[in-house]
Amino acid sequence: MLDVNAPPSLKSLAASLGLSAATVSRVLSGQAARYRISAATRDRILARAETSGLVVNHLARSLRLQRTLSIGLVIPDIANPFFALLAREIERQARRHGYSVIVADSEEDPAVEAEVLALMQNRHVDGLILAPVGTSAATTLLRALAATRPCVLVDRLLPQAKLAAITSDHRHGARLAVAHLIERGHARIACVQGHPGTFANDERVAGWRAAMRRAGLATAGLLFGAGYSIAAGRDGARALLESPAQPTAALALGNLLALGVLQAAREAGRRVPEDLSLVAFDDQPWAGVMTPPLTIIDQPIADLGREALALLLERLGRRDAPPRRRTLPVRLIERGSVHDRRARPAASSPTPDPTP
Amino acid sequence: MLDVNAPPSLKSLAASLGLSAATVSRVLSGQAARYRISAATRDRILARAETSGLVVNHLARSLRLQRTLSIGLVIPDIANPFFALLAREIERQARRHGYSVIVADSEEDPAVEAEVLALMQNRHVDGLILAPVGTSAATTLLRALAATRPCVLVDRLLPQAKLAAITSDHRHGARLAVAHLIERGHARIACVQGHPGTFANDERVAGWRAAMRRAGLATAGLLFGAGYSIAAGRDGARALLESPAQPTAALALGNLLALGVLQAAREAGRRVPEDLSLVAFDDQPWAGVMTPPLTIIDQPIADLGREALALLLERLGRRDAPPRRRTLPVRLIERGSVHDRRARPAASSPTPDPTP
DNA sequence: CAGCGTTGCACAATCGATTGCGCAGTTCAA
DNA sequence: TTGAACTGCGCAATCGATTGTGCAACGCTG
Repeated sequence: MLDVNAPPSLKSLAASLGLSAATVSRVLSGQAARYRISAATRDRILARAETSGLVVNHLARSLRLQRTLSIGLVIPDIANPFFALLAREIERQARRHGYSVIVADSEEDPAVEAEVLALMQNRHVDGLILAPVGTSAATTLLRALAATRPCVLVDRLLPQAKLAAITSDHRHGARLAVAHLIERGHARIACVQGHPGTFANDERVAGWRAAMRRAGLATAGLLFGAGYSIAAGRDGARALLESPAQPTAALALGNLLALGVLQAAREAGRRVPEDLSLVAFDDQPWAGVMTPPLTIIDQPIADLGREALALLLERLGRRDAPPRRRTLPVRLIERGSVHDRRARPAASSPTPDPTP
Repeated sequence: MLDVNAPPSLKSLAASLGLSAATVSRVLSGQAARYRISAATRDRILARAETSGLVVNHLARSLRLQRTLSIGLVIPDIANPFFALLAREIERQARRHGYSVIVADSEEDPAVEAEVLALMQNRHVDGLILAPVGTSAATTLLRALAATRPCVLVDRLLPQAKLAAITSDHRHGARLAVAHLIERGHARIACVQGHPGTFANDERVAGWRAAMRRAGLATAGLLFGAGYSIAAGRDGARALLESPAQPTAALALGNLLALGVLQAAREAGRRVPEDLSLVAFDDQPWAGVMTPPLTIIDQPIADLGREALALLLERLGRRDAPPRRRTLPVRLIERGSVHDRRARPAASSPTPDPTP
């Protein structure tokens, strides 16, 4: 009747040792001393647990302890390289700390987000890391979630919610990019945005506007695009290339958008960077291998992931810990997609071009 | 004492209705008729469940039913675009079917793989989708897992294990690529491989060898590389470019490898495709935007994911279902990274040609 | 009105681990 | 010899849902 191959449970091990499950449980959780279990019994249990490859039933444990040692990760698109990298780091860190990760893709859709948030609640995750879709949608559900367990926002803030959050300095990133372009003689600097209404996007747009205004440059008619896909980038860039404002440079607020811009430029027969300079957000393996290699505003993605998990663990440890916010610095990686208009109006060679 | 905000459980709802939890459970699971619950009681319960937003405790349910409605996904690198896309599709499909997904990254390391497989077992996933690291490692653990729940391999086979599996036709893909190159006058066709010992890689190498042999071409000294990273591709390509065999074309067995090859070629001052033609595996958004646009052997990644889940669900439904294997077709996407040596020995210019 | 069938639902065991409480058994001092 | 103090561990409740069994109460027939 007894399946010798069945993974031994705490219960069965106790029975085979002629002890109660209670005693075994206490020994395994290091409470032996506190409950005055004799050293002999303790060692007997420990030894047997070792040799039999005992695994305690995690479900039963979770039910009793009201903690599942799992966290939820809700992101808008797993296949987006940014979120893929983020997910990898979060999963690795979580595993190091004994947590498993349930991921769900909100598909950049508030309705789906609501659905997966409900799923997370249902699955009793101990904590949640979320890159929210909107700035205000689904907050009732999120509020309910956050009321019972720690939640950490990543990459995107929800201004109205008092949640821990970790983002990179999107606004400063845009300023860096604009400054870089202005220094090189650009004045008509367009912006190809991603998903309006999401924090990261709006911050970057705001940074772009602010930097332009401070330099006395106009932004009217220079904002294009809607969505983070290549197609959206291409469409935005087409409009940009035909716009009366005749931009000489563009900020692409996402790595896929940059690809779309390149595509559109190529189709229109414009050269990058000579006819259109480009600074894109988020470095990717391929960014440096493109022709031209892309000048990038780089976020420390792995750091974002690591910090998000750290913030979550902090609040998982002490439930009363205040929801902290951290902003991580970004940097500009200069490569070859920005043309220096000061030296040469628009001619000579591109690629290996470390400006004389 | 009673927290009005607490999510109503089956138990509390039963109490508030003056009924037993048993009755509520039966009504909610549609067993009302089978247990002769009166229509009045049934409707009363249903109505209350509706208005109170009842959520049954998933942990308790899982403990009792021995099913968690969750599946495990173990892949070697979430950030690899191929696996990211695969993960996205699997998660979406799983969600449609009421399953949540626990992902873990095996980091292309057998030891980590063993660790995360243990984690999956511990978390009582109902089924597992796995892209194994080696061809033989960790099989004891996997065997134990597979003994109690369905497992489906994806992208990579484990020849010795009798598991359901879904892969694309790697071997044929390599043959397609070689044929394409031979047709265009190439004879010294190198291969930059990924992680030797993994199924996909070895199949592709085998396909390359077979196609070369069939055409009467040698492969000796034409195999380079080890690992799926850009750096590995660059290192492999450097060796390739300096090799006495003087290849005119290369197969890159992974998308990141192709980037490495491009980088190495650029560093060495070789033009792609004039000096070195390139066919790479796995299409990616950026592949068509590169200079030159990459000619690609494309796997239907989303289909792989969908099929993997379908295979798993099939075996989740009927535990006695035989472990089936499916192979999905690949196709060649012709773009601009292959030079036709028949027409022009090696001169003239193709696309916008940066090198002076 | 006894006896039987039917209806409608509750009891209690179960899934495994956790934990407060307390019971036997031993030791030692008074 | 008795009670206190201590040692070593088990009992049983608990987490919440599921499910086989069974008990009342009702209606009906003879």
